[in-house]
Amino acid sequence: MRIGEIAAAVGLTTRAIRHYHHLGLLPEPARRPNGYREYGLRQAIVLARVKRLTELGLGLEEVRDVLADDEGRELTEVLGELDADLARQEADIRARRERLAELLRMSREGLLPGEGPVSPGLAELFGRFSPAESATAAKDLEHLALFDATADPGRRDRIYLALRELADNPELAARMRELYARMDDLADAAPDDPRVEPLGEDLAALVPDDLLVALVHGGEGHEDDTRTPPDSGVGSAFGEAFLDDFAPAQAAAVRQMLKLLTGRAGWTP
Amino acid sequence: MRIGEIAAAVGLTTRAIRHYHHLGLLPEPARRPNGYREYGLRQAIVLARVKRLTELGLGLEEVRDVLADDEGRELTEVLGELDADLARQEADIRARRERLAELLRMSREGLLPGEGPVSPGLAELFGRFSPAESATAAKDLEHLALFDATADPGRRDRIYLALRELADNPELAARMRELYARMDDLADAAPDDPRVEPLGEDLAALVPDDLLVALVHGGEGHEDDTRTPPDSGVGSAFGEAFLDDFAPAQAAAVRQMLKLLTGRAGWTP
DNA sequence: CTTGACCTTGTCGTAGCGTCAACGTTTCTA
DNA sequence: TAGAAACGTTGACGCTACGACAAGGTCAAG
Repeated sequence: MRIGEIAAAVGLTTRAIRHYHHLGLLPEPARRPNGYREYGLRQAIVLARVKRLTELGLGLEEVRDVLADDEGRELTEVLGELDADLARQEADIRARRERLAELLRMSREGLLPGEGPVSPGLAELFGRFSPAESATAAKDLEHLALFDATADPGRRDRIYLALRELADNPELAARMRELYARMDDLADAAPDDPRVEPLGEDLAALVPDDLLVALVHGGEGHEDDTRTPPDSGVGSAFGEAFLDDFAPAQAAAVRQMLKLLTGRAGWTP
Repeated sequence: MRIGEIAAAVGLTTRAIRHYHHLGLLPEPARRPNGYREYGLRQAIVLARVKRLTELGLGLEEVRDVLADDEGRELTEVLGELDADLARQEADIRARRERLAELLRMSREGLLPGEGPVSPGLAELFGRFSPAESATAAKDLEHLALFDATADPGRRDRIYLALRELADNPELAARMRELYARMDDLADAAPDDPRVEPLGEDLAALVPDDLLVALVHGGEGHEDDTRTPPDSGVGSAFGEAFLDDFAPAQAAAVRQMLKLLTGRAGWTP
């Protein structure tokens, strides 16, 4: 048989067979006078074995080992590893599909923010915050999304819990919307605008104690950050950059809030 | 922030971020006078989104589309495709794991032939045939394994069914072992050895009608092959090579058997 | 001044082949 | 008998999502 014939018979491509030769998986067969490779049934048998093994998911390197080893021991061992590997992959895929299912459900309900997929905890919050009615609120959601991806889960969940309580209180939620609006108004203001300081105070006043505790006592090791809702969450790793994301007057208000909050936490940065 | 800082903050490597720049996933940020890239919170937000999307399993190309498209429609669509893709992968993995479980079970029972993994149908047959007690039997099993990998499932199952009946009949099985032994004896004989012709006749006599029908009337399209148990199965695609796999006198016996069988099938090759 | 920890661009490697390219051989057909 | 179709040969690049170098420039501390 020539290479094309054996390839068709076994169900492989000629390219694959030559590749196996190259890797030493199958020795080069004898050549005809014209240089063509000449195959017999023996090679077909080996190729069929290779095919079965690769279809199971073994790498070509492992297939070579199994073929060379020539005794069932190595094979059993490799198959065991392979199964463990496949089990991991399967679990991984399932986890991703669960997240996907959730996202698709949100998408069908029209709840998926332009910002894209988020964690379940954050997804809950999205419903309660006002989406896209305030530029500051929108920015805040982005900050939350960033926080969501970077903070450690324990701290994150504690903060979400406190935030949910805040957002579930109609009175406080209304107040929050008002403060978002006042932040919006400062978009083009100067940093020494007279509205800055009272806004900072009102922002700080909105932060309940449990949220403050969650924010300050979040990580387990060292503490060198604070943050604030609205505009909560992003901080530890971002510090300066976080404030730079606001217009000057807005940043001043946030700074003012931070000062008051660190004071309340009995703290000197 | 410099690249190392934002990388650590978001949970990526610097190499990954530069890669994203290269692919146009994230625009190159402004540079400091020394050439270092300077990042702000905006980039961190985008990177966090990229990270979430890739963790879901999207390719970078798709992530780029989603980011560029900037509206939820494309995202939903891509997520749908992704889920379908993951579903396929999951089913694929599960199928492989089922086959693996079967193989591992056989392996634990010591039933796994050195020949390696096979299909369930063939695995059943392996138990009834005598393993490694005859060189011809061993060769026959290899032929079966090759047949197993190449024949179409319908034909294959019909032939297995007939073979199982044959192997389950103690009388016929004993006769088969005897014929294997007589084949073994011909390993070094000349093709005109007087034992060849009677062996061919006895081989043909062992093939029951239902097996012959399964062999001849196997494929659905055209028919141009025959094969024979013992030494059954491999044929359609291998013809000449199949006979070449035997010693000359053995090949002569098989050829004799084939002639008788084609005669019985009312047939002229 | 040196050391070490950053940053820069660029290139190679990964798994398992698909897909040209550029060329010779065999076989079928007009 | 010539030409085309269909084989074969070796060799090289492409794909994914980066990791791991190399060979250098920048910057802060000891």
